[in-house]
Amino acid sequence: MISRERILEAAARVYAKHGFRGATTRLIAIEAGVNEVTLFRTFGSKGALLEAVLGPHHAKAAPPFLTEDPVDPEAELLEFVTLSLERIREMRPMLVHTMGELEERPEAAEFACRGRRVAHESITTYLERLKDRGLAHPDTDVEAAAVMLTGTVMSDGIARSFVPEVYPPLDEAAKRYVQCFLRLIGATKVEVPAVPAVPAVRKSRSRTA
Amino acid sequence: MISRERILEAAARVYAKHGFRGATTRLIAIEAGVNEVTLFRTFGSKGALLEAVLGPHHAKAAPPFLTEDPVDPEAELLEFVTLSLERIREMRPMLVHTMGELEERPEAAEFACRGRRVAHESITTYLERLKDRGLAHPDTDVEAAAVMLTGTVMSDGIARSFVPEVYPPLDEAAKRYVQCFLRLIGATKVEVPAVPAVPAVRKSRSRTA
DNA sequence: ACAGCAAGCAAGTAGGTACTTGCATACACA
DNA sequence: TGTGTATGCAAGTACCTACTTGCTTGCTGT
Repeated sequence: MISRERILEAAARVYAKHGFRGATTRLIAIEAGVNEVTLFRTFGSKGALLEAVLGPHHAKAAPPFLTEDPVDPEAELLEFVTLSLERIREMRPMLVHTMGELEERPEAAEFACRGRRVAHESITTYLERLKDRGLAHPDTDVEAAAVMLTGTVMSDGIARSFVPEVYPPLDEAAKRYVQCFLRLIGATKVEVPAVPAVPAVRKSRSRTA
Repeated sequence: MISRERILEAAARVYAKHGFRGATTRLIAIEAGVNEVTLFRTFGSKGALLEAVLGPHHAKAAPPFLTEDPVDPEAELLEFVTLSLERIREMRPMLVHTMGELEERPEAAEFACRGRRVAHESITTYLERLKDRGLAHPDTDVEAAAVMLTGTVMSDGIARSFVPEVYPPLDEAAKRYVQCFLRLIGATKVEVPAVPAVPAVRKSRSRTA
């Protein structure tokens, strides 16, 4: 049963490259360095194999944790966005194919959509908490704001590889999205321009820290 | 040459549903109510046919016009976002399949990416103008802001059909995204609370008008 | 030393795929 | 009336697809 693992990994690679239809058992077998028959003996059918491939990704699909006890929105959101970007980027090829083939293989919907749902829910409750604690502007449109953040992250993670020139450099992206988002929910600390010199310092700190 | 049109339309439908690999010449011929041979006689090959299908969409792919002479950001952005959402929603099935198959059919990259590039460019220059005219906060991160808007629109247009419950109702979405975006670029007019009664009215107008 | 089991190999089945060929039909225009 | 032109139909080619069968090899634990 050494082959099982190798087949699974190979199948994941091939599926990511070619999608369900394009991931032929022959290709997978070659990629795994294994006889095609072994593949059928181990998993029964191509469908079962690819289910076994997508299954474990359900767990990974869950987005990173967002505390329900927010104290430092900037830091917390930055971590959340950074990790989310990484995970989506990892899953991109599979995600894109699965989305395309969703109509024909609805059983993959769970894999394709769960992460999105969970991310939205956790960021929504997070924003509500921020509002409760006065860390976000009281009439922030939480739902729309949440969609704008997750949408941006999704768009970056998926489309950056196709049109890299429209996105901020990879190492700055998360920070800059978060800065924009903080403004959007009214959480920037720029609003106390008492002394003329001070705000500039505050501002630059809030954009880089 | 009546068939030509029917084949093209049928091919577009079948391709949108099944992608390149799944769009068999047989399916297309049946969908067009035409003999399969006619398809080859008219277009030569399956690849040529699908190129002829994606070609005309290049034009459509160009996002709606955004004035270079901004006067009313809220109205202008609302129109832009509304139209962009509509167009992406129309093109979603084709877009999703094309993105998935980009590695295998790089010739479709133009179709898949052009709209995104153009949208980003026009919204970027638009934002710069806003800043020039003092209609947006002077240290707005134009690039990141642009990505957040186009990313949100892209995400909505594509993923709403898969996970509708995370998005605002279709008829409110554009307006709410724009409101959020106006805050993000510091373009809301809520900042002049001179008389206690007035701001409430202003605020509600700026969120609904 | 032997049983059991994972795996390879060669071959085959039944169906699908893009694409071709040859011939028949029907309408259009001169 | 004839001639081109678009289309349909039946059949065929060469290849790919998922999946099966029967037999062989080699390693493992008892």
